[in-house]
Amino acid sequence: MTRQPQIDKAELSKFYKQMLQAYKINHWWPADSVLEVAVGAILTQNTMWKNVEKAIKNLKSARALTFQRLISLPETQLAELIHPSGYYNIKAKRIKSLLIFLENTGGFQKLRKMDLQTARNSLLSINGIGPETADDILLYGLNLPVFVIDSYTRRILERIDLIEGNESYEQLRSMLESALPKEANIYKKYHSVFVEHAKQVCKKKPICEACCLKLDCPGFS
DNA sequence: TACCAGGAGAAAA
DNA sequence: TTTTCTCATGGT
Repeated sequence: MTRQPQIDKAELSKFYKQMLQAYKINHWWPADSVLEVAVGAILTQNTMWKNVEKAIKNLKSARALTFQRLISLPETQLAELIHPSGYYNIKAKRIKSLLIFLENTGGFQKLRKMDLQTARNSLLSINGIGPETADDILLYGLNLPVFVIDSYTRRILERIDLIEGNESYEQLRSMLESALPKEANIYKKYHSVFVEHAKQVCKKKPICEACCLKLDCPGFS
């Protein structure tokens, strides 16, 4: 039997505390409803959040960010509204797939009542909803304890030497969830820290000295 | 001008 | 089973 890789809990906690001192961490996922989280999660696939904001603004201006309005909106019109987020045709299809799923299965309320694994598998069965998008919806939309692994999280964990970098999505999720108390709010806080830190430092490989990410870097002491 | 961003799925190897 | 390609706008 192969042993699951683990994250050094002490180093993870140390990093988290340092980041809390370094940055003002916000709640981070700005949305007025579960539906808005879910739509935003699809729109942000491989896309900068600034462009997602433009698309969300268009949807709100058109008063289209409600379940009934969105599901009755023709796909071409939806694509037009979300145009600034890029991949607008494919994302319009994905949003429609999600809406049809919700309509057929009883909506987010029904999803919330399922056990976590069943809810996650249900979301993953929707075309266009992969692990990260499903986990965004579960954690930020439904407040369920699932750690979201995005490219920010992976990049930062790799840079501070807490992971190898070749772990699968599910491996990383399991590693983080095992290292932390199983609470949605804690997962959100840690995730926010990864996102904030990733936004502050350069993406160069190897990292330039000016944005050394090591825990013992004088810049963070 | 070229490259990249808070992915996912289909097609090709 | 693993790798590569496609979807696309907007910022740097």
